[in-house]
Amino acid sequence: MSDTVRTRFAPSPTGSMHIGNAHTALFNWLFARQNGGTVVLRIEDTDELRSTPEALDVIYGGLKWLGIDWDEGPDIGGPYGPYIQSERLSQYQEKVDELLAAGKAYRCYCTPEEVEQRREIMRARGLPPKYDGKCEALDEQEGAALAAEGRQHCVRLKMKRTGHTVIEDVIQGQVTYENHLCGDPVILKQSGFPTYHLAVVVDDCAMQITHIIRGDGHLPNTQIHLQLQEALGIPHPVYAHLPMILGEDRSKLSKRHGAVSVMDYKELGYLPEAMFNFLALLGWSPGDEQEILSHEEILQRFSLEACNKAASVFDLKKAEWMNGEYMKAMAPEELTERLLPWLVDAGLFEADPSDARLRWLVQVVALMQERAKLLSTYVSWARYFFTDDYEYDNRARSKWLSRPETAEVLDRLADEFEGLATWDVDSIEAAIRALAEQMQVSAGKIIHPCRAAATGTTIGPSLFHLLELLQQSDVISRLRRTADLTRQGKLAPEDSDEHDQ
RNA sequence: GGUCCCAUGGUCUAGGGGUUAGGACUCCGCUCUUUCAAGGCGGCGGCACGGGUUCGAUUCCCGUUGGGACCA
Repeated sequence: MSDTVRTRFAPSPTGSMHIGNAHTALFNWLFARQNGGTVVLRIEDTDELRSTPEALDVIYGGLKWLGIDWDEGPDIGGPYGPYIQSERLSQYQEKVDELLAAGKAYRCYCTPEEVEQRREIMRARGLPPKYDGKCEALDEQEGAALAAEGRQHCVRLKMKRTGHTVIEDVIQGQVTYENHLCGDPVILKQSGFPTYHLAVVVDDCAMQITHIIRGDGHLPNTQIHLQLQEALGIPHPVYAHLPMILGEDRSKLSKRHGAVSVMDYKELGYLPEAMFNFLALLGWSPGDEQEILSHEEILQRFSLEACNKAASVFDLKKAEWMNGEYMKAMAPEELTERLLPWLVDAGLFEADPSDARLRWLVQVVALMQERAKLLSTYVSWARYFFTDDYEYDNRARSKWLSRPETAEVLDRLADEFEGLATWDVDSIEAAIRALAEQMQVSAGKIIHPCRAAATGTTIGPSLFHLLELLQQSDVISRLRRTADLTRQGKLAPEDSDEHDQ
């Protein structure tokens, strides 16, 4: 045995990669990578439905998207495989036989209903509702008799009746449980499948895991795990129980809180590196005021000891802000690359653009870069760059496009634009200012209607820069088209829930 | 119900026996600008409560309350 750090991430194949699981995976990864250790991916499918290839892909995909890799796992193998629990059944059985032979576990013939019934009674009497140990006293004949009746059995671990079990947790500190309060837990179910307790302990040992980093929901289970390890005569790993991630109402994060899976965030338009950063800061802090940290910085500064004990709420607004920070900081070319699939999916851009088109797109992306918070916002905000088929929003309508005098402005501006020999920021600006002078109005009186007409909205990047990226002829026809609609009174504000005035 | 864990603004957090309790997100103002969803500036808002210990507790101890987890 070496003293190399080995951590594991052990999700169930539920078909989605919960954000809380991703958080746990991230911390396991950080700790292992920081210590030059090994990350093991193990699938815990003894409780749930057996793992399907699709469910495994969801797990792999989620981790990879976030930038978390692993050294051993079902897909790549490793010296301690198999890495799927349902393929390790014989190992659990072996350990159970060992415990049975040593008298450290016993067969229990009680049906779940009987156990529940007796538990009810204990609860009614105000006693801790633990298993009452009824079958512990059974000798071989009695057991055989019950089996002959056709009764199934499970196997229970014989817990200590006195004293206490102390967990030395890196994050939680010392946690003490009184032994007499804990009933004998089932370790092997009637079906012959191990329970979580048996499977983790056996596998963590077999896979030589040195540090168990998991959600603090498992803290109470740890007393069982420690005693199981003792019964099996195997060493205790180091434990570090991480605080949980909660929804906005401080309850366990679940579907009703909206997006809860890693891939939901991908689809919402999050950048994986922003998500990585955000998740790292939930339950951990570098200790100073820096919040935007690269993978390398996080890796350098992370420590389990600095982790919080208190659960944290997943604050979507802050995650959005952080994503925006990453988008701003990114090279426009890089951001364009990330954005391309979104635009292609939305039917706004061709999948195999020429270099020239790509260069153009980079300019469009750069114009919007400082205000977009998510990749997806480009699809709606930048639509008018890609198509003439955009909506006029209510603010644009009520402020400018529903006013008859706007039609004249638009037409005259279109005339000005038609006379331009060159189409760039300077010539566009000059034309607009010249028209303002002719009409003896402020430049804003031209600029605003123009924006409303050419983009359908009152907000966006610098108008001159934005127009430059559109075709001259296209802008002109947009202005004329809008002028006509305005004249026809077709651009009155539409009824909507949000009435802007 | 029992056990365990937790508790700094609405949220994420720094701090820690003596501080004007620091930062970030959100929100709200103001400002700049051709617009804001961007920039700049500013503001509101916090140590859950009650007892100790102490010259002094937000910080340490106990209890209460609240939340969470496990038993299920």
